[in-house]
Amino acid sequence: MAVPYNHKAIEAKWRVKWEEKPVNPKVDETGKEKEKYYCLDMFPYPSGNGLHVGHWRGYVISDVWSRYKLQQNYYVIHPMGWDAFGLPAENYAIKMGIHPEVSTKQNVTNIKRQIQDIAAIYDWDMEVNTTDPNFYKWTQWIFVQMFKNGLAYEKEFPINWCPSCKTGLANEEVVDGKCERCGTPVTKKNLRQWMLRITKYADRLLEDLDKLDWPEKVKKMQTDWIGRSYGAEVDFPVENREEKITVYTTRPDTLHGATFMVLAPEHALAKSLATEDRKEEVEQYIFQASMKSNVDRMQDKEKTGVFTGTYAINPLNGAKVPIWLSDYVLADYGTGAIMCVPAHDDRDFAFAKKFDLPIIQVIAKDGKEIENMEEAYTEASGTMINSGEWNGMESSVLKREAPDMIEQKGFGHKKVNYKLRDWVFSRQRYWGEPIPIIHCPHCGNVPVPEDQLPLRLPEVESYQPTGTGESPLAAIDEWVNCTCPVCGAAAKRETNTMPQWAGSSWYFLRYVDNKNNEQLVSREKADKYLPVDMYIGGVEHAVLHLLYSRFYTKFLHDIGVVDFDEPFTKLFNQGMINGKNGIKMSKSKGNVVSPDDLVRDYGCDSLRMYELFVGPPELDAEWDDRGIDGVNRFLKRFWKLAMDNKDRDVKATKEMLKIRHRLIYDVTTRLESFSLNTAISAFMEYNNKLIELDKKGGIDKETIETFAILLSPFAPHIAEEVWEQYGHTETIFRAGWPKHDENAMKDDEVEVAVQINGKTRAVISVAHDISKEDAIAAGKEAVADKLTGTIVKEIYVPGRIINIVQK
RNA sequence: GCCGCUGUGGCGGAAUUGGCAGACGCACUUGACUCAAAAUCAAGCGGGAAACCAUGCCGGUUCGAGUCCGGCCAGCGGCACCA
Repeated sequence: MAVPYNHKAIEAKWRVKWEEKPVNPKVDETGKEKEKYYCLDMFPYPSGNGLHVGHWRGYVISDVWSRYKLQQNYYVIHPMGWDAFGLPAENYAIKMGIHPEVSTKQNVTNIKRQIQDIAAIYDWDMEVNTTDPNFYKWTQWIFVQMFKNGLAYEKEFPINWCPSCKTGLANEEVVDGKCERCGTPVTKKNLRQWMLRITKYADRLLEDLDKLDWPEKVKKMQTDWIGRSYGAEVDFPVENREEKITVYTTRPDTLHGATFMVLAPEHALAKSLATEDRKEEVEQYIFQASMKSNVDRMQDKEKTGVFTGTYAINPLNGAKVPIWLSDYVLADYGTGAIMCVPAHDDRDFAFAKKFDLPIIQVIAKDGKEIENMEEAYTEASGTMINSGEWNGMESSVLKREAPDMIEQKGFGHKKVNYKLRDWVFSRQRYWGEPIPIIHCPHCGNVPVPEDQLPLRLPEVESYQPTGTGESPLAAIDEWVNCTCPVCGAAAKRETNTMPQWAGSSWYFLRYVDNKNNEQLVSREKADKYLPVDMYIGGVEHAVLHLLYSRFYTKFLHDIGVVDFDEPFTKLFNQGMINGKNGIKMSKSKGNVVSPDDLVRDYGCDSLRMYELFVGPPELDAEWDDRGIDGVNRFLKRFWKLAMDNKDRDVKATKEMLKIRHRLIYDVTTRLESFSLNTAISAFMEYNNKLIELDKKGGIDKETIETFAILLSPFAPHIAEEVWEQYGHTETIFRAGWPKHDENAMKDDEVEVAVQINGKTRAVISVAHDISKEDAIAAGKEAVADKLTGTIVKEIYVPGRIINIVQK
């Protein structure tokens, strides 16, 4: 009687052996360096809650892929690190009353243990941690380079502010008007900020999406986020005044239909445009608007506004248009002022209706003027009407040509605008990289000299956020006060820190040269090992981390650090694992499933298999513990089959070869299409078939060995053990990925369904290479008693169906 | 409001891309083994007595539709006054 499957013993044994002798060498047996494949997981932030089975799944997916590449004889770069600066780590530390440095270390230890339970082929020599001074030295170095290149600048303006986290936020960190981290509604706060000029890269960030093998969904989200639009800026003179008001429009074709103009309440001219009699009302409106939060502003569907009493002149036709103020116009997009064409814009239409402003249709709908307009006609198609010299033109053509025509007439010009805003980069928090800038009264902003980096985060007694708009660092006089590196005068350090994204925007470059003290990454290593071939993580960072990383990489490319300008060639988004009824796993809901117990009870191999078997890797899945029994039973049965045949000498039959090669084919094609759940069903299906065959006298060794090799990326321990039991002294991960033999896969006889008028009436077995005529003849014979009408058509799809159409 | 994704047994999900719908697994039922249970093994498992009916709903194309086309409905996700 063979020894039963003992996952504990097998897995313990191979963890030690693999640690002693890693299975992923850089050079092959001829001593030649292997081709690289860089497969990366989005690194975790070490939260105190540890990992749940959902996090685990992402790492399993990437390890299966890595081990598959390893079997294809690549040198696989598969590192892991810690995104340990930032709000989550700091908030946890504050909650627990432990210094973030201490709690971060504890959390890293715990999560590292959990990750090691996955038995992935991570190279821990490459580990990075964003809070390590030897790492953040380079985070700061990049900031200094950006400063020197004019991409980092200071600006004071009303930024998004989270009253709970007590810090400013980037646009990307505000979701539905709420803080991305804690869900508190975001307010505005006027603060001096460090900004990164990501908008300078807007066009490249947009256009280079074409080169990426990324999910269309993510590309779309980035495209929408960048939000490029083409239009024109048009100057409207103000009646009886010197000033002009410039508006931005994407619909210059409708210029004749502009019946009023609206300025954002924050517009520079807003106050001064008010006539004497309207002054009080206007000032009150501006004040009220300034008190409204983002959320209020977004949720107010009813339009509000106030007339300034002043008129502008439509430069095209000289018409007098009233100037209004309304908070539906955004101050920080375009020019903060718009021309309003109520006939052809929903928002302008609503405003015109509310305040009884004139509506002039300038594009004919279905060839005519609409009589009682009940909604705006927003299509750019139709003939221009009521448009003077533009009458009779096609709107879509005019839309394209109008900017040039306006430019020639001299009252405006073509203009491209973006929704993307510059990146608010400073945080009023303790747990982040100090921004390496010194404010000198004589020299202005001076970067910390590069040989003085890293600028270490000082020890501090109180690291709680102050809420005043200053970081806790501002309270440490001996740190703040310094001398200017240029003139030696007394100066002060910048006390804001960087956002969590600073380290994660470039960490993937550092793994391959993580001990380099001279450079961020050596050019030689960068050229050899970068960029990332396959990047695996959740979709939640589609416009955060993934956009920032692309921006950083493009910048580092431009200053010659690396020779590529996109960090992640291929991206895979794994779905989330939810608890029962699709409820997101969270500690507060009490539905978190930890992998720890499952590893203990069923083993790493079983959990790995089950993480994949729950469903397609790109879709969300509901976790149900019970299902793990299924994969565990499969592993037990395969183990028994392998052990029962270990000492037999069975010759491979045609049937065994067929199963062997079909398994190779199925598993390989399913891996290639990332259908990991069905790859596992293939293992189960063919295992069941082999067990049936086994009852008739055993299975040949090579079929079992091939099975083990194919299984090795999924369940590495059992595969390795079977391999050793079958007499191999070298690791299974040197075996090479098997190739299928088309001929061996073929059936002699195939089952073909015989249909009459598309309904199956019989199933017959025919030779796989039977001719169409013979097949149809055989089919007719099988359903002869049902062939009562006139046959009008006969169809034969080889190996599938025969369809006889009768009337 | 706009854009995207998803709808298949009690459940998770398959379906070679237009060719026998429900692979593989969970749960369940029955049987064997056991004093008994667990484990394991064996059989069954969409509905219907059957003809047949079944892939969210209604139409269409086709010899043939879960798959393609048109129109709806529901759920999830993204964006949300970006002029």
